[in-house]
Amino acid sequence: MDKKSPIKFTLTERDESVTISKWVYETLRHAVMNGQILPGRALTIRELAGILGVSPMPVREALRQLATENALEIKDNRRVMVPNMTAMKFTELCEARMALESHAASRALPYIDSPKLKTLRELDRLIDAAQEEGDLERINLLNQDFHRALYTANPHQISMPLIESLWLQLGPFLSLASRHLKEHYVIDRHDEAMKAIENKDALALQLAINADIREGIAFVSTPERLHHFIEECAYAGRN
Amino acid sequence: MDKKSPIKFTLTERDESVTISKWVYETLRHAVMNGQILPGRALTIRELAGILGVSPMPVREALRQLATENALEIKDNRRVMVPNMTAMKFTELCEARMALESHAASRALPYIDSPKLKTLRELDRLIDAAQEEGDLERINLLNQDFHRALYTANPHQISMPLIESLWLQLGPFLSLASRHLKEHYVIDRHDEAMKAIENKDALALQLAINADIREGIAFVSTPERLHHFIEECAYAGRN
DNA sequence: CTACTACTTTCGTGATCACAAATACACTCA
DNA sequence: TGAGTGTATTTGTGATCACGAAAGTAGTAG
Repeated sequence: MDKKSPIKFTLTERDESVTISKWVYETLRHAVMNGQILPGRALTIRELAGILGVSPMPVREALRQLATENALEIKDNRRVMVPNMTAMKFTELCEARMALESHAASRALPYIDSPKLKTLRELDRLIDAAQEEGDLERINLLNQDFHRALYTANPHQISMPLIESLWLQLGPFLSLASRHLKEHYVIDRHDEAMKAIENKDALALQLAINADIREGIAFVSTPERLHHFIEECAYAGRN
Repeated sequence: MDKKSPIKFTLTERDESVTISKWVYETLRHAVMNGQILPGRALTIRELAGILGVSPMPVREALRQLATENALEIKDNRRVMVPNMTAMKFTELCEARMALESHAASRALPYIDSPKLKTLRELDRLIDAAQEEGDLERINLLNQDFHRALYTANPHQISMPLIESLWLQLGPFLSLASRHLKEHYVIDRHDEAMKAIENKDALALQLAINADIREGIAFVSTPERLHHFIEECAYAGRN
């Protein structure tokens, strides 16, 4: 039916107590962050509304919200799409991640008590398990949970939304890149972070977080590879 | 007519070429960032639609967008309001500003060429002029322009939206606080920043930006004053 | 004067519709 | 065969309406 490649993303059961708008927003947000919608793919309100089984209205609001957090791009034609990646943009996003996340980590450190430490340890263990099974998507989700749990330990924290905006912008590209790189495996830098947390060593924690971010993107570390994946990325958006 | 205090904010002429949605969004965004809507004030879609002379629909979208950048808060009652400030939140916002903005400044530094330097100097001069006239609102706007011009000199920059989200969250409180403090005057730290830029000294620039942010909020620097303004703030939201 | 209750009003939500702009498509002519 | 052109379709936009939930109001009982 569609000329364009069909869109597929995770559809969760909608809780009756939550508004349709919110459910649509969170569904689409999850799809973008986990790279289920390819960069360059044009999104239409009515098409998404049809897939989700709702009227165009909540979809419109969700798309606008995602555009304000730079997860989507509204072009001059009023077409909505997942933005394409460039080498410089990729660099800026990674650098911003390191600046923001190491800052958030060090400010969360004083609030890490024993139960929170236990939660982090459990997530670390689950990541190890998922890594042995080679379940890339699960590793990704758990990795997000680990970082989120760390930063949100600070009850007054306000940077999590900013960090998630960066994750949203990196998600589609990282997903596409890792899809073309089967042998890609993640080295676990969380052990260093855990040790720094236990020692209440803010500086060591910042270094560990930065190392973790750097390694998480190491598989595109060489400029040639980065360029290669960006072209793959641009090609994927064409059909 | 209204029991609540009337809402007043800057209404710009709407350009025909721009969509109503966008105009409404930018109007409300400007109002929040410059503290024209007090914290705690409940906003209703229909009321704003009446003031702006549009249907409720574009207002709905704008409010949702502003909520996703944490400029507004949608409570469980589905009521929309400007969030109240707390002492810890204020600290976190300022710390985040320093981390993000000093980072953005140093990454923009290599892109500052001679015409851009000239623009910055001109803005600096205008700020000085506005300071002599004691025009607080104008100082604020020009100060934003100065920082924005610096950070966006980097053509690949992606942190400006994140930084503006922080400005949006600080805007209403800072405006309210400075309104209750007539003798408040800003010490100009931009000279140090300009020198650092001319010398291409990234570290000095970061220090100057941090100092500028710190001084910009110095008038609530003591915990007692901060607490005092937060209570003023909470009171203002009640009527 | 205060606390509870029934009623009225107002609110946000979400679907539908009209309209203009943008796109896709088929057709024509070089 | 390929570029240009007209029409038909699809798109986003924005207004309106119906509905259930929340808030405000008035009246009553203690």
